[in-house]
Amino acid sequence: MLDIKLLRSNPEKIKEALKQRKADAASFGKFAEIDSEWRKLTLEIDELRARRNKASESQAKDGKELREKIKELEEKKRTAEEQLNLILLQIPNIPDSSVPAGKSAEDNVEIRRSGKPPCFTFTPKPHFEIGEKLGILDFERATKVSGSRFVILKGLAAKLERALINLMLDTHTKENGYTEVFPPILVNTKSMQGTGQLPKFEEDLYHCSDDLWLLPTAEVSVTNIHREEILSINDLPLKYCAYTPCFRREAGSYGKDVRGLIRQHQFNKVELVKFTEPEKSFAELEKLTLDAEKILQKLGLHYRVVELCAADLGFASAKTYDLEVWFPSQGRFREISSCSNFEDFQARRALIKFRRDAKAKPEFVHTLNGSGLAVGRTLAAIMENFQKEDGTFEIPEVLNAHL
RNA sequence: GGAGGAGUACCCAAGUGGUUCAAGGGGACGGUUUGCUAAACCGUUAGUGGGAGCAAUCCCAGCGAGAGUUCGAAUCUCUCCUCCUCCGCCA
Repeated sequence: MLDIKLLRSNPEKIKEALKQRKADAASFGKFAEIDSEWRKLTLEIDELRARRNKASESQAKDGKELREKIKELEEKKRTAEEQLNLILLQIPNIPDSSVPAGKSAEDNVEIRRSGKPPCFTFTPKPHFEIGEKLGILDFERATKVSGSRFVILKGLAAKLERALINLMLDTHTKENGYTEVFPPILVNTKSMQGTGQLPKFEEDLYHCSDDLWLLPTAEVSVTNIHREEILSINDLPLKYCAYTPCFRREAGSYGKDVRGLIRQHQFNKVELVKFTEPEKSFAELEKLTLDAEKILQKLGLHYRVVELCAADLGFASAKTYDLEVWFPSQGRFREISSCSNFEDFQARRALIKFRRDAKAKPEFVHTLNGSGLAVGRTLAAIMENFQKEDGTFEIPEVLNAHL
C-alpha cells in the first residue's frame, strides 16, 4: 500500500510510475473525489461529536438529535472508506528509481552470470523424461490422485528433494545467519492482504473452508509473523528462512510448461525473509540475492542474475532480481528464485513498524524476500545439467552430506 | 464439539451508567543528590490512528473487534475473535 499522503499531494508522480509497470491508472481515478468526500464527512462528524460530548457533560437533552445525525454521516463515511480502501489496496508499488524501464520481460537486464552451460556429446533430455525413465518421477499416477500439474517423487527423487531442502536450510542458517521457522501453511485473509496477494490475486490462490488460504509462498506467513508489531531497532535486520510447500492455481497459464516439474500446483520452496531499516533495505537486497545464489554455486549449476524491468515487477515489489538457472533441454535460463525489496509497501499494509529509540515515533520497516530456492526446479535443473548418455544423472557432491 | 471463566495502556492491575473526559503499582525515560554505581526523592509516560491550521495549537477516535441501547457506555445488550479451566474426540 502506498502512503495516502503521497496520493493526495502528488498523484501525477504515481500515475507516471504506474504507467511504467503497465498498471491501469484508471484504478484510482476516483481517489481524489472519494478522498475529499471522506475528509469532509470526517470533519463534520468530528464536530458533531465534539458538540455531543459537550452536551452530555451538562446532561443536556439534545444529544438524541445529534446522535441520529452522526449515525447517518457515519454510514456515508463507512461507504467512502470502503471504496477508498479498495482503491488503495489495488494500487501496486512504485518501482525504485534504479529499476530499468521496459515494456516486457524482454527488457529485463542481465547483471551477471556464473559458471558455464554443460557440454553434451548427445542431445540432452528434459528432466521429466529422465525421471520417468528412471521411475523416480510419476506424473501419471499423480494426475490420478490429484489432477494435472501434480507429481509423485519416488525413491531417489524424493530423497533428493529432501536433501535439497536440508542443504538450503543448513546453508542459510549456519552460513548466512537466518533463523529457521516452520510457519502455518494455511493463513487467514488478513495475512494475504498484508503481503499483497489479496484482494487482487484471488484467482491464483486456493481458498479453503473456514476462510483460510493455502500459501502460494512462505513469504505470506513469515512476513505476517510480525504483523501489527513495533520491532526494536536492535533486532533489525530480522532474517528468517522457512521451508514450506507452496500452492498455486496457475490460472491463466494453461498450455505453459505443462510437462515436468517447472510449473506445479504444489511445490516446495525455501524462502528467505528480511525486515530492515529503510535506509538499509537495498544493501540487504544485494546480500539476500547473494545468499540465494550461494545454493546454485554449491550445486555447480550455471545461472544468471537478471534485474527485472518496471513492466515485469511483481505487484508489491519496488525492485527485483531473478535468478535464472540453465535448462539444457530447453537451451535457455529459467527462473528459480526471485528476490525483492518491497520497501514499506507490505509493512504499511501489515502495520509492521520499528522504533529507532525508546522515544522515537514508530516508522515502517522495509520487508524483503527471496526464494532460496524453489526446490522442484532445482531438482529438475540437477537432473538435466548433470545427465549422462545412459539416462542417469550425477548427484552434486555437496548433497552427499544431506542424503 | 459441550460447560464455565477471562481479555483495560510496555507489564501487573482498580474500576458494573455521569469528578475516572481510565485509579494505583512496576518498568521505561528525564532530573536532583553522588567520585562512580546503586538507593532515595522529584518529574514525565497510552502508544497509536485520523481531521483542521502557515503555525502555536485545537478537535475526534480508542478499555479484544464490530454493532446496539442511552442525553451520556470500560461499565448494559447482541454477534464475532483470542486465551484459560473442565469434559468429549483426535495425530
